[in-house]
Amino acid sequence: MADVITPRAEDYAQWYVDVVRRAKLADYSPVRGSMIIRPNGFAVWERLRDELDRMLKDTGHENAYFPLFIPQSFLAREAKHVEGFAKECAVVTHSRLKMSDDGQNLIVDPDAVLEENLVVRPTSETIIWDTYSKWIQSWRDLPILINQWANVVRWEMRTRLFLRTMEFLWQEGHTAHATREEAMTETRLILDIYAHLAEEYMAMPVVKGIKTESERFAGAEETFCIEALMQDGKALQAGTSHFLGQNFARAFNCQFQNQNNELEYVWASSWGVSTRLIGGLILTHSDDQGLVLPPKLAPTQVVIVPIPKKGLESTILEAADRLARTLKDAGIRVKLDASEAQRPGWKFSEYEVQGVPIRLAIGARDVENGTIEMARRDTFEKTSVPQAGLAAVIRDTLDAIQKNLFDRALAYRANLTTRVDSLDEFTQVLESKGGFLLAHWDGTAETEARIKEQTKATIRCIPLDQEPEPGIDMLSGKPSKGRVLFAKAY
RNA sequence: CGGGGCGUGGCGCAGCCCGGUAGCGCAUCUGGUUUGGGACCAGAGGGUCGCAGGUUCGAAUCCUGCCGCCCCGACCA
Repeated sequence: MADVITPRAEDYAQWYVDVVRRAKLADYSPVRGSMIIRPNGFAVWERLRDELDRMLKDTGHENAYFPLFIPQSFLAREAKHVEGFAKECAVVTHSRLKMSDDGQNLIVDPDAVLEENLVVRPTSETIIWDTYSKWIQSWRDLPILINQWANVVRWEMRTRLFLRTMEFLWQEGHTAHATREEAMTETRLILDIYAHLAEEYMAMPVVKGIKTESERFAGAEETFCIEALMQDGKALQAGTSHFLGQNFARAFNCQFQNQNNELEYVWASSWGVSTRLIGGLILTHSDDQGLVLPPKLAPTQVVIVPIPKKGLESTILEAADRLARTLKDAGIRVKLDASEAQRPGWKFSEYEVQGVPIRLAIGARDVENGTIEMARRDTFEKTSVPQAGLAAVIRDTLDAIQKNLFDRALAYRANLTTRVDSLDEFTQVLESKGGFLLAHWDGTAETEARIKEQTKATIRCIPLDQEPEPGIDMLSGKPSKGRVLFAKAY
């Protein structure tokens, strides 16, 4: 199989933006740091959303919607939560504009100041737990398994298309449970669902793990995450699932009477994935020709390009149309581009740039031979296949592409995952090839901070699926229970 | 907020040093020939040169102030 084509590291940021813009996924908006998601980009989001939504519903979750504006006082209720989000909030203070006295400028009407500031949600825990406190009285009211698809705003200093924008789309789940165990089981279930979404649909291998205290979600007792490795050797946090303990229940006085007739605080989880996943998808699979989409998430899986020939236009088009219908009937997302606005060569390039997994080209030669030319986006391999039985070949090829993308991303990650035992080695590997570094850590925030300061690498997570391995912290020399995953992160 | 860079048709840029009334590529439109990997020929439309002052007979170009954007750092799904 072809190697992943990795752009030179110093051009990586530019390459990324080029892929996004050329594939018509998104543009920056006139507002600094926020993004216009174009139809091509939104279609990918819809695919991700639909698959995740289905998995959530299959596991008993329901969708609901909570308001965009949160009273400022709500945010103040959970101490760690405020601390974490205070520095990145958009705040609404007035309800009206008016023309200035000289009639020249539109200004904020000083008379329209709000009694209480409203914060544009950076996340919805507070408003949701305020609501849950009204919904929950008895153990019979539990569990509550609610998800919402929404937008949130975080006033970030530096932004990048999809990976970090001021406003982003996501889903946020907020569950309420009668016991610690049940809330923890939910937290872990969601982590597994996220890992499944990443690996089976996005073809993006992830490491499941636990965040250290300093990387933990503001207000959580434990944060679980999936971490992926991008082609430039940097890590991307692709999703998080938080065990909130009783922190938010206490902050919002949400109690229930249990089966022993005792009053108890509700146990909670919250979890989310965002449009950042699209950034992850791009940074995992795309190459110098543009976007590469895994078949399961490609809005268009197969594009058919007719090659016109004088006098045979309608014959060729009829054959193309018939094959398109066959594929559609077989449940394949197919697009026939019979537009006369562009020439075939132009279309070939365009669909490559847009990441369509399979391209079929049919011309006079194929009509005569009963064949069609099939080209794979992942390997650029071209083959001539019989029109008879096409659907089965396409289905197999889509599966093969999906598998190949995952396999090569996994191989890539394996190459860029290094076990290191000294700080020298750590620094040297980090600078020469980057990637994931598995190293021992004494478990203290001090050591973690010092390593970050010295190397820019952070602990991405303490991986869940690994054998305990006693060792010695490379910086402090203190004992360590096992290796943790370091990397430079997005 | 600190360090660097840049603002010129829709996009990407040249022109600025050395002042003379705006040009290139792509895109767009029209007509024609084409069509198995981003066609070719001919023609056309489109710009208060970021904003405001100043110097000058004359400013995209020189001077002053302001605004905006991008990259690097602190923040971060």
